[in-house]
Amino acid sequence: MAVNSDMMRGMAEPIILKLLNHKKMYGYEIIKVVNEKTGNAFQWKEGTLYPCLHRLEADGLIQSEWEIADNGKPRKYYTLTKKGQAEMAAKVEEWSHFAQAVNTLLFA
Amino acid sequence: MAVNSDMMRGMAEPIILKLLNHKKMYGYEIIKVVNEKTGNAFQWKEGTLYPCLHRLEADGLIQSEWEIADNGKPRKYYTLTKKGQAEMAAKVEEWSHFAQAVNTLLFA
DNA sequence: AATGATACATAGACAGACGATGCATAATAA
DNA sequence: TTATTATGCATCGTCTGTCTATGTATCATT
Repeated sequence: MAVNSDMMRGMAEPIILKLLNHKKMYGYEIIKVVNEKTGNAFQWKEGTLYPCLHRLEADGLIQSEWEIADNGKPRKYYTLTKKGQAEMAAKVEEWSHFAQAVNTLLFA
Repeated sequence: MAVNSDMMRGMAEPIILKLLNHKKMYGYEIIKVVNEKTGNAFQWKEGTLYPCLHRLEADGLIQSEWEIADNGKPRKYYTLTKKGQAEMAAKVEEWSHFAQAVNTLLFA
């Protein structure tokens, strides 16, 4: 049921931004949520997520702050910036166009 | 209106196989058809297509034969093999799962 | 004479996802 | 007791498909 990794290309970014637009999250949590919500069609690992998070923060689309969880473990929570919100909207729009184009070619 | 190239990753293959499943086509024709059908959301160039065609042929998913067109220009026509048909079906199925997963994350 | 369309091809650069690995702690299982 | 799993961060090197640029060649158009 796992999906080809090539198709993942360029999708981690909009997905992360969309999730963070809903609420602040920490990295490990994002991995779990993505994998769970897709019924493990996506199987993100750390090597997929963390470089992307750091890239997004470097670009000013998200920002982070450390918090200590109830279990005593430090977590790095990410929130969306204004710039990130705009980028998120643009990326979601782009996905719509892309998916429509692919569907036209594959099913029309 | 042009779509991010990153999202293209891994999609040239299923699209080409799907088109060739309908009828035999030559490279330059595929480029024109894809760009036109997507309203130029996709803007394939030679550097996108030919390496992919060669890869597919090397993998035994398509096969080629030269023909001389009415305008005198030689064209390399590609047709789908049995193996290619199976791969096409699998890839289209994979796209469906992938798109559904993304939609769940972006719109749910 | 110059440009664009047709039609093939490749070489090098780029960049994102992945696998593997690392550290550290706590809880659970054998 | 010991081993494994889960949590939570991180990075390094590999892989590979796409893009830009370039090349050849012919023909029609400007």
